[in-house]
Formats: sequence, C-alpha cells, structure tokens
Amino acid sequence: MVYIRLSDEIEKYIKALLAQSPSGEIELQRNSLAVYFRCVPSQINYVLATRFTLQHGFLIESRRGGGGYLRISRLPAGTLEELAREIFEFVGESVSQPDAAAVIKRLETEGLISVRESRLMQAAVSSEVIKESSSGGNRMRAALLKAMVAAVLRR
Amino acid sequence: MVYIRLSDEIEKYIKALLAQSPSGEIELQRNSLAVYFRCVPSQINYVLATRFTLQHGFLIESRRGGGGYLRISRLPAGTLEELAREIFEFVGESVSQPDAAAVIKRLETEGLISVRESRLMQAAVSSEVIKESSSGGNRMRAALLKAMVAAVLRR
DNA sequence: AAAGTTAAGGTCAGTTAAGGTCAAAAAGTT
DNA sequence: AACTTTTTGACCTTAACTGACCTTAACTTT
Repeated sequence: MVYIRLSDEIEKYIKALLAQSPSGEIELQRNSLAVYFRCVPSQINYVLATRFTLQHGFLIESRRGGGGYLRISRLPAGTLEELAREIFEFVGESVSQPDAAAVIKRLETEGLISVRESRLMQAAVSSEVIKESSSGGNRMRAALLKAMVAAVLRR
Repeated sequence: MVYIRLSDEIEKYIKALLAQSPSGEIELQRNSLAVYFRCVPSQINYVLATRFTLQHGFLIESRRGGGGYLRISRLPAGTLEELAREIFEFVGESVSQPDAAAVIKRLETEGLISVRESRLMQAAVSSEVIKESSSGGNRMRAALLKAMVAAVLRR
C-alpha cells in the first residue's frame, strides 16, 4: 500500500503553497523544488503538464536563465455560463478522457456542480462507457460532455 | 470432487477485504494480487468481470500506469439500492431512448436524484448524443445509464 | 563591447511500472 | 460430444520517471 507517487506529492505540495497564498499565485524555482523532492528537474515539468494545465484552472508562467522562476497561478472562478462557454470552445469536436475529467473536476472545485453531479459526469465520459460505442470515442465523448454541460446550465 | 476454483478463492479474498473495510471500498494492485495467488494478472480481470459487476452490486474503478490500482467498492444495500439493482437488471445490454428516459424520470419522482441530476442524465442518454456514435446506440446507452446510476449511488 | 561561464528553465525520447484486451487452450459440466 | 467456465499468455495502452541535450538570461572576464 505504500505506493507513494512522487507526482502526487509534488502536486499536493504545490497546491498547499497555493492555498496559503492570498494572491492565489506562487513563484518558485524548478531546481529547488527538484532538490527538495530529490528528483530530476524535469519531473516538475511533468507534474505541471499533467496537473496544472489551463483546463485544471491553473496558469503557468516561467522565465529561463539566471534568476529564472516558475509562477503558478490559480485562475479566478468565473460564472457557470462563462466557464461553460470556455469548455465548449476547448472541447470542440473531440476530447480525450483526461481532458474531459479535468474539465469536470474544475467545475466541481469551482463549486459550480455538486460532487454527485461531478461523479455523474465523470461516469458518463469514462473510458469504459465510451468504449462501448465502437466508433470514434473522442467524438462521441465531446458531444456527450457538451450536452451535459448544457443540461446543468439550463434554468 | 472438491476442486478449488481459483476464481472463487480470489472472489472470497476480495470480499473478505471488503468486509473488513469500514468504507466498503478497497484499493489494491492487480499485479500484487496475481503474485499472491500465483496466477496471471489477467485472471484478476476475469474474476472482476464475472463476479464484481454492477449487477452484483460492485463498482470497479482503476488506474493504469506507474502507481496504478484497482478500486473495488461495494454499492450500499437498502431499498433504494434495490431499485438500482432492478434497473440494472431491466436495462441489461441495451435500452431504447424512451425506456431510459422513463427510468430516469422514475428516479427523479422517487426523490433519488435531483432535478438537475435528472436533466444531466437525460442529456447524456438523449438521442442526439447517442447518434453521434454511429455504432449500436442502444448498447452504448445501456452502459452509459448503468454507469451513471452507479455513480450517483456511490457514497 | 564581445566572449565566455554559469544558472536557470524546456523538450523529448526512452525506460519502467502498472492495468486492459482478447483469443485460444484447458478444465469442468451435462 | 457439446457446451460452459476458467485459466493462460501474447500484445496493448497509459502513467510515472529519468537523463541527455537545448535554450535563454545573468554575470564575469578580457
């Protein structure tokens, strides 16, 4: 049971830092973080790329060279309508399962949908469900996700 | 001839673990289990597929890759859940759109799901969504509906 | 000022560690 | 014998992690 995923630890650490920051923004150095977690620096990039994307509601800015840094900011919550529009834009004709999951998770953490609703939607876009429909799973999932967002949106 | 069926042993083992878990949910690794029972890993999938389905009252979630796991949860038992079980039974491998709609409507009038959740589910099983996936829409819808009911059910 | 050095962060391909799928062989049942 | 269930193994996909190599910026030296 002791499968400590380094990536998960780093994710938690960054989120804790963010939670403590009143501005919702932190600045840190990739190398220092890597030293702290005794890992290779590119591990940090992996974590950022898999858990702190725009879809997850985060913005990463950085600067190279001497005195370089990573700035991670939590994007401010919009209204359900705004977010929905963004999501429609992003989803387009096709979404992967992880992207869909990130979007739903974001809706939940923004408090726009309940935990139950989140689970509902996650279930609907899960790979197990999608693979039942032999055809282009991603295309189908996109239609599904959009329809569900629209449903929650409806007054 | 009292041959010991490996699958039965694995089933018993998992159920014992579940019984000991206060949350009704356990997380384990397929490989470790396979090593424990000295069998091929895919044997675990067989057991899960034949004895831990939604109809049996279990929900399987999993994650691949490094640090992957199998999460097995027992769906809560009670009168409400009886209904869910009935629905799984009724839905089976395939449902029409009107049947699916009726099922959802029933869940709503029984007070088991909220109006929003109902709309969510209706949206998901709507014909427009389903026909996006050219293949057997009814089969797909069945899987979808079952997964969603399970999702709302889960504690 | 130009060149060199050092201190960052970025990319990407490769390795390892999981779980998933499927079809065929084996075992058991009727 | 025919049928069903179980078991196996070859092959696949995904996630985590690593290291070699690249780019950019600041600092130092000539």
